[in-house]
Amino acid sequence: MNKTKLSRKEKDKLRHREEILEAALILFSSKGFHTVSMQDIASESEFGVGTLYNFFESKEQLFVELMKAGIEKIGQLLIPILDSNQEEEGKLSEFIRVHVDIIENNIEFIKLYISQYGTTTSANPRFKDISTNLKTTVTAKLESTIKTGMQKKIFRQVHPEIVALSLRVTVEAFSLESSEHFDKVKVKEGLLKIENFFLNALLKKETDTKII
Amino acid sequence: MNKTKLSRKEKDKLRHREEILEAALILFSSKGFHTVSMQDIASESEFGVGTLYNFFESKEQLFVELMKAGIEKIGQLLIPILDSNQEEEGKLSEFIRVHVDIIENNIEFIKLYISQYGTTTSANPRFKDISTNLKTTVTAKLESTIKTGMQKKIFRQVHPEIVALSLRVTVEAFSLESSEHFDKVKVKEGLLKIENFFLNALLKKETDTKII
DNA sequence: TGACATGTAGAATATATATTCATACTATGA
DNA sequence: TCATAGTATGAATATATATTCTACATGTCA
Repeated sequence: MNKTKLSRKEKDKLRHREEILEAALILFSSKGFHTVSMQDIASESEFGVGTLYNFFESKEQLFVELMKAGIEKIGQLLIPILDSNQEEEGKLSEFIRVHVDIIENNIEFIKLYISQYGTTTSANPRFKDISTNLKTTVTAKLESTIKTGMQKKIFRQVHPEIVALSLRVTVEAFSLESSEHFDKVKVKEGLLKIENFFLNALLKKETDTKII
Repeated sequence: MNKTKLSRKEKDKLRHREEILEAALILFSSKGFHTVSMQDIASESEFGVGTLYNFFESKEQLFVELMKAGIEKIGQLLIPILDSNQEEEGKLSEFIRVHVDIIENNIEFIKLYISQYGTTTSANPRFKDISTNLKTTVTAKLESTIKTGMQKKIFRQVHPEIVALSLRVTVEAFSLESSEHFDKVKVKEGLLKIENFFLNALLKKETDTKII
């Protein structure tokens, strides 16, 4: 339907929308949903308040868009890895390592995503679904990866649901921590250590992924 | 100075204070700081709004008291374990197991503590200190426990800071999950699985803490 | 009993801020 | 050059709610 068929006006409008979202992301991630006013977002994005309402029907809607976009982006990196065909060890390894890029490219969003979890979910059930969904999906896929690895006798006998939960939240916590003072080298190191710990815990043989 | 030297009035006042805190805890933990009004808390606790201000100088102050009290309570259970003299394996084991009681006795608070982390910290730096403090302390003590265990050759060579982080956030995530639909038996089981996973990952010999 | 202290109440106040809307701007094409 | 459509604007509106303050209730003690 639309192959590069965008008039300048249309492109402008789209860009403006992005600018507003970006400003909102920065503000929300550093000060939280309730502490940021539409006026703040308007100033930061250099539009009038009224203009914001030409793009988003409400403050809440704007926030939801932000969450959706970010989760979508991260999901598109994580899900394919866990759905891929490689062996289980490789999946987990790649799952962990890809977080370097995720963190690097989504610093602001990570702060928002993880830090706003509580507030928003409790304040408004609608948020909960969006937010919870990816976490649940990822945990489930991790769990089934681990199960398969166990069946193939690659992994030891563990409790897959626990290891899956643990792996997800560990990477999550590490990501949040890293997003506060991002340093690519340190993030890589840290993620390798996480990989090292979990794979050693899972694999039958001691696979010493070079302790740095 | 005061050994059971409390007049009825004083006891009443203290009880009223507790009642207000309890009402506030329930509301804050289910709806979040900004979504709960002083009017709500007044209604729930069956006092007038004005009365609340005789106990707490502001809504924020009330919230801080709540956090402080809860963190204090949990810290008093966790810290002594990590500071005790038993061997490292026992410390970690007890650290994990004690969470049955922690969860059981602090369901509402756990929701508040973990879920409100983001909002409150970003909205107000003052909250951050209170909230972050225990987490940091616990992680540090876990880390040093693991280090010691490594030096004593009880534990394998791991990256203590990673395992400490992972253990803390795993137990935390599990606690939050459990606080939503508390079932003592399941919580015990889950925590044993967590213990099992981490100790197997750490201990040189395979200590199979009876897989249930 | 009556006056005082202590605690309670909730209407009134002050303020913040999400949302609306009438107006103004700007590019386009006739 | 002018008319039009699509945008942008921000003052005005509506609403919510934290906080204050004066009046009220209740138990205490002289």
